[in-house]
Amino acid sequence: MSESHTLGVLQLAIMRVLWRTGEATVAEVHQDLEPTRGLALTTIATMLSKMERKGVVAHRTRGRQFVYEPTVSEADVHRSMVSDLTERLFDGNAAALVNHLLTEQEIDREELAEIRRQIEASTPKKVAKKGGRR
Amino acid sequence: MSESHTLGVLQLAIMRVLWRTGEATVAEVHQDLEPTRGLALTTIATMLSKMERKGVVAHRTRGRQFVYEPTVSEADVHRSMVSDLTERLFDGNAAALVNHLLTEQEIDREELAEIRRQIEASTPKKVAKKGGRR
DNA sequence: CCGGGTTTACTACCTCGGTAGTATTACCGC
DNA sequence: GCGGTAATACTACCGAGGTAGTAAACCCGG
Repeated sequence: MSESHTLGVLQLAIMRVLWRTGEATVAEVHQDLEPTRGLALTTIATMLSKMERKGVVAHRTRGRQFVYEPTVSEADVHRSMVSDLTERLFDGNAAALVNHLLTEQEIDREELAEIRRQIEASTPKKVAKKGGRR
Repeated sequence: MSESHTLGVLQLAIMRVLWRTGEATVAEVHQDLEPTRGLALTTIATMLSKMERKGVVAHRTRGRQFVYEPTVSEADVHRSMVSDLTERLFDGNAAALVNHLLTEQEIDREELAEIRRQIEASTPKKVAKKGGRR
């Protein structure tokens, strides 16, 4: 569980296809990504097997082709990668990350407003819900 | 500038020493990191030259030794790496990252309170909509 | 003046992400 | 049955981070 699923750029692109479609063959993933990234079909195939070894996707056979599906959720990956960075840069302190975002990063007022809204929403005056986190 | 200074774990550890001390010899960096990470002196030396090629540190000579100093600030590196991740995972939307932190990541109330404080601090109270500022 | 220690230079490996060519296999239509 | 094609398997490379051994240079104390 949560084996620190840190993915590269291409891996993320592939995962996004799988997350969106549920499952897909190599050719389908390729069709999806080729227009924007111009990759060879074998590149996708190679990457998918590497990702399978890594444990983030699994495949079954349908006729002659492999049908891949994700074995980790997008939220899992986000969690892994965000906490990885938070660990690396801010000693695990998420507040420090937010602080950095607020003070050091250029955030347009659009986003700032959005953030403020979220903070308010997630401030239940009384934090008690800590049950179903797996 | 801001050539996307993405650093690895060891590189960050080394940078932290340099940021803290202003400058340091290979031996000094080694002394600092060795106890916790148990690395060979040559590992530090090798890494430092790789980092120099990469442009994040520079050295001058003092007697027989190299004195290294950082050429990028901690804030620069944080900016690079945070926006890199924000780009990769949230399509560049910082608010989405905060949202993730708030909803998906386990944040203890300590940090949450801290975050709320920061938000309030960075909320100019009045900039409601078209204030005309900036 | 010489040997040993200090310091950097060079070289080597390993892993991973990324990229792709080539080989092999298996099926499908004729 | 055979050829061609579609699909995967295998192999190869590159760059970067990480790790370190060995070589070479050089300085210092006896």
